[in-house]
Amino acid sequence: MPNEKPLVTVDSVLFTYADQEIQVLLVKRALAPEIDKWALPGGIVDTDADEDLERTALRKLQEKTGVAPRYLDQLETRGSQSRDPRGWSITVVYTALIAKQDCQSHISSVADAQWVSLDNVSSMTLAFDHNELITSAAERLKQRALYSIAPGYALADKFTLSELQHLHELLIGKPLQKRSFRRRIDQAGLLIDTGKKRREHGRPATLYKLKEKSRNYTFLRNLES
Amino acid sequence: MPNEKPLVTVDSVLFTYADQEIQVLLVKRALAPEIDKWALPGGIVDTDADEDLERTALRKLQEKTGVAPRYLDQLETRGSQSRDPRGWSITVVYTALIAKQDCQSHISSVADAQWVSLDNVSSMTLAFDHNELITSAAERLKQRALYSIAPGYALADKFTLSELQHLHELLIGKPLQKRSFRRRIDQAGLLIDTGKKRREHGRPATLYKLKEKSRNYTFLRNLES
DNA sequence: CCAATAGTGTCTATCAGACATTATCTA
DNA sequence: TAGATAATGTCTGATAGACACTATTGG
Repeated sequence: MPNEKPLVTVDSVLFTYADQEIQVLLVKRALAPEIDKWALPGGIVDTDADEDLERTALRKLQEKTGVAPRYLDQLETRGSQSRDPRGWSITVVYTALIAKQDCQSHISSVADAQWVSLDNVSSMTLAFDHNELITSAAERLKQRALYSIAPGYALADKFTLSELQHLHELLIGKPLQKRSFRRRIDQAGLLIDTGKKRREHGRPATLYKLKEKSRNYTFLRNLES
Repeated sequence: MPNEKPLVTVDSVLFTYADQEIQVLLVKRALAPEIDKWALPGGIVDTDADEDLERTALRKLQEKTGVAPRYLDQLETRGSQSRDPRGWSITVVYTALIAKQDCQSHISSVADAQWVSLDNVSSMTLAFDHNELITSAAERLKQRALYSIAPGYALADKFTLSELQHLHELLIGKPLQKRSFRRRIDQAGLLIDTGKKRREHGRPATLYKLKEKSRNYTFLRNLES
């Protein structure tokens, strides 16, 4: 006679970059267990509606943000007897990136979702093991910052190199050499010059777009961490 | 009313290195569906016996090999409506490494398990999506060969640098510079000189052991692929 | 001695780090 | 012009690639 099947959920750690901070989207749980606690956007796999796990992740993110994230990447899967009071449970965790303005109107219209600075998340008590999941996702994203420009998907469609560098600096936790940062991106040909400039203070900055190859490109050499 | 829960299995891609080849452990399925087809060692999560997913992987590997692998690392999770004829199913896939002699006596005593050369696996029709899972695991292991010495866990406890280099060459698919390969391992201090030598032909080769730090150490620079 | 394999010396090429310098905008 | 930010010039240092060389065994 077969065992009870474990409960399967999909959770996403959705990051963005705004106000010089890395932020994570949290939602307030409406149901028991852990009701009213803040948690990652996610939920139970719907075997009728969802074709595959990525669809579950996208569906749950769309419910909260109104749109699909620009970047979605499977992080890890945790499963154990103890992580959920209901019993044996599994969560498949995705890391997602989006530009804040691409979904802000939708999020600010609901009270049960908010962006929280990554620095402040550690002082909150989230549902289940979600604190750990965010730490794990942030570590993976930091690694990506050392050898790719995937973090750029957390920026607006058009962005400046200074913005991208600052985001990487936040992730890595130390300042980077402007020359090194730009050289490697130039040489790999990862960005498209949109021809437009952003004027704020000082010399106007060129606005770039990510090439599709930027999603998976990895440099042979890491920046120093 | 809740949906039907998906079926959750754990499968492991267990690699070893022997006869100048990379080999994968396959087992013959004893039950429907896909009965009598070769498949990855794995099975359904036992929510009574298994504490967590890694335990499931270890339990299933132990059934087939008699021992725990020296290296076990979660690869990815696949889940969809279509990958198993029984309906919505999920598999959590692990990559594992072991020295062939650490488990050969147990494997050769059973008829339903065999080592197959990685080169030949692509010409076999395995159960479910297991061909794809092996390809995915081999790709990840190749990446590891470019920036770590984790593949060394597929060798015996004591091994020579030439053996380790040849294994990396097989994974990467091209010859490596002996000097480059040794330099980076020396500088990172990843190996212990056991003081013993292997005498076969020519000059005796120093036998090394992996330091524990080798498991997770990553070089800042990749070898060229 | 030769064949075979292990292990080293050393030069070059590449690319990240450091940091000074120049460029282009607004007030 | 001064202040601010963007972008470049250029030197140094670390490390992988290339490849010749030396070392140590058995026969």
